Amino acid sequence: MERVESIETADDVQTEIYAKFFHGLSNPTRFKIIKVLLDKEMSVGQLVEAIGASQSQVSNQLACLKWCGYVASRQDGKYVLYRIIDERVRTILQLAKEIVADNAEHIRCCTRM
Amino acid sequence: MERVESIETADDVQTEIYAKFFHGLSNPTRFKIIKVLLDKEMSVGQLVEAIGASQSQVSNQLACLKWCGYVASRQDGKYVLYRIIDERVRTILQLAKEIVADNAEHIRCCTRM
DNA sequence: TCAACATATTAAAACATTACAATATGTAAA
DNA sequence: TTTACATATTGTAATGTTTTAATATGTTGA
Repeated sequence: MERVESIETADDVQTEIYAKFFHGLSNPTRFKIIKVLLDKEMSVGQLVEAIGASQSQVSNQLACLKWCGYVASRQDGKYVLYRIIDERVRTILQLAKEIVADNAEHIRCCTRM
Repeated sequence: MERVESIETADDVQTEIYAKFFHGLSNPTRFKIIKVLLDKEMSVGQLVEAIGASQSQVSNQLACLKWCGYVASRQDGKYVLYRIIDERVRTILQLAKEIVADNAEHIRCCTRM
């Protein structure tokens, strides 16, 4: 009949999932990848070109985005093409754009995170 | 007529702002604060209670959220009450909920970030 | 098969964030 | 003003993330 101190509630688990979901959008490289992929399916090489990050960086972040359900990939000859799985991400970005528009300078200057 | 290698483009600046914006939602404590504040204005003490994090933890994250334009505060007697500035955050959370619903398990297991 | 190219993986260093504990500041009531 | 309570700030240790460079794997066409 023991009880451990730190049992995670279902709510905590939910919260962690959401936090992780947003974490996907909280890194400049990942954000750029998502934004670019919203326009069209692209190979890793094209992404490297478009984003200006190193191949391993892009590849690593893609793995992360894929694992977290943002993107999917398919082999196409010697290329691997990535695409956004869920179009609703576009809506989130659009909303963020609107909100940020009123607070851009404030957010940019934030040094606490 | 020199040119520095790493001049930040306007686009990069934009990207960083968005990344930072989402960073606000990418931490469990901050996420909980925002979620709870969407229901009603609350004092720091009430938030500590509601969220189950330490006072300094909550206070610090509130400072971050305030600085980044998510919340505003007002003094009310010996309490400081915090509230969400922009209701549109609610919509973002709702959308995230829908998207995550299809990928929850996947996201939860993500170990790459 | 081998060579050439595309992508993925990995380990380690560099860097950023968070948690914690202690302390400071602010506010109100006595 | 002093006391008690509420909130903010700060330094530091603990953690987590990102970058980099090196290497591995996979694919195609010669």
